[in-house]
Amino acid sequence: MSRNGSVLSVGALEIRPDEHQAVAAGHTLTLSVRELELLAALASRKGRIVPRAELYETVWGAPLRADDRSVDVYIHKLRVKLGDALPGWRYIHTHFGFGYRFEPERSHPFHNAATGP
Amino acid sequence: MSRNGSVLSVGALEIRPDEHQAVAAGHTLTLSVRELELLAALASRKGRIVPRAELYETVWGAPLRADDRSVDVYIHKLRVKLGDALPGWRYIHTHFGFGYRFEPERSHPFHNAATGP
DNA sequence: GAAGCCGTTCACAGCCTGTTCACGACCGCT
DNA sequence: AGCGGTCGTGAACAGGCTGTGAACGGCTTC
Repeated sequence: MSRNGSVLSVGALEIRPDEHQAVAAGHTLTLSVRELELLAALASRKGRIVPRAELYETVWGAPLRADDRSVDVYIHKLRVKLGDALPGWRYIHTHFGFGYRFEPERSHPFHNAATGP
Repeated sequence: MSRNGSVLSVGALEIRPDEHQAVAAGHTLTLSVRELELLAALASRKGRIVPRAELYETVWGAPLRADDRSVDVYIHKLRVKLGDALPGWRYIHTHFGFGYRFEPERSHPFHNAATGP
């Protein structure tokens, strides 16, 4: 596993799960436990399409129940906070019927952002 | 069978059916379930002329009905997305009266593309 | 014990998808 | 060129998935 000092770096994001901290463009995000764990789960799978079940089992430590929307709700919370901290970038992409993919991408072509992915 | 880690590589395309993911020139495509399955069915038969019936039975899991145009419709959707992701290349070729063939080919000689097949 | 934060669950709106039509363009043949 | 059959393509539709704001109860902190 990642004994790489436990630092996940994706785009302008730097996540240190062990220190319960996530930094976006030099600014520390205010995340709850679940939010940070979900963010770490996504970031550690950067670029892959991750099924909800895998995310749920990683973060919640139990199999995903049929109609549990927790993942979706926390994805939304992360989107709001990430979009707030890094305007002009989209990090979480929905793959209909499967799950989500974590990868920095410009949200608008005409948007100019100082920091690259 | 392709127990090669379930990765289909055709031209600048890399398709991982198990992960429901297709990457074109490093960029993950946004494909629906049917689109990805059809793409995988085509890619796994690279260079062969594949009858509609075979494609339909592989993707839809049922025999093709006489006037069903689903395959054509999804071929079109794939063409749009592939042409968008890999301009200057044609991947899906029509063989009138038979079916389709999947193979990278320059769409226009004068078109310049950075990535080769 | 009041207020605040968190995680979970609901409810409803809105988007995406797969399917089917419709119509025009195209193909191969006479 | 004329014809009948194939294909390409845009659009309409119903149903299933997702996005999102809010309500609820449990805990922790003043």
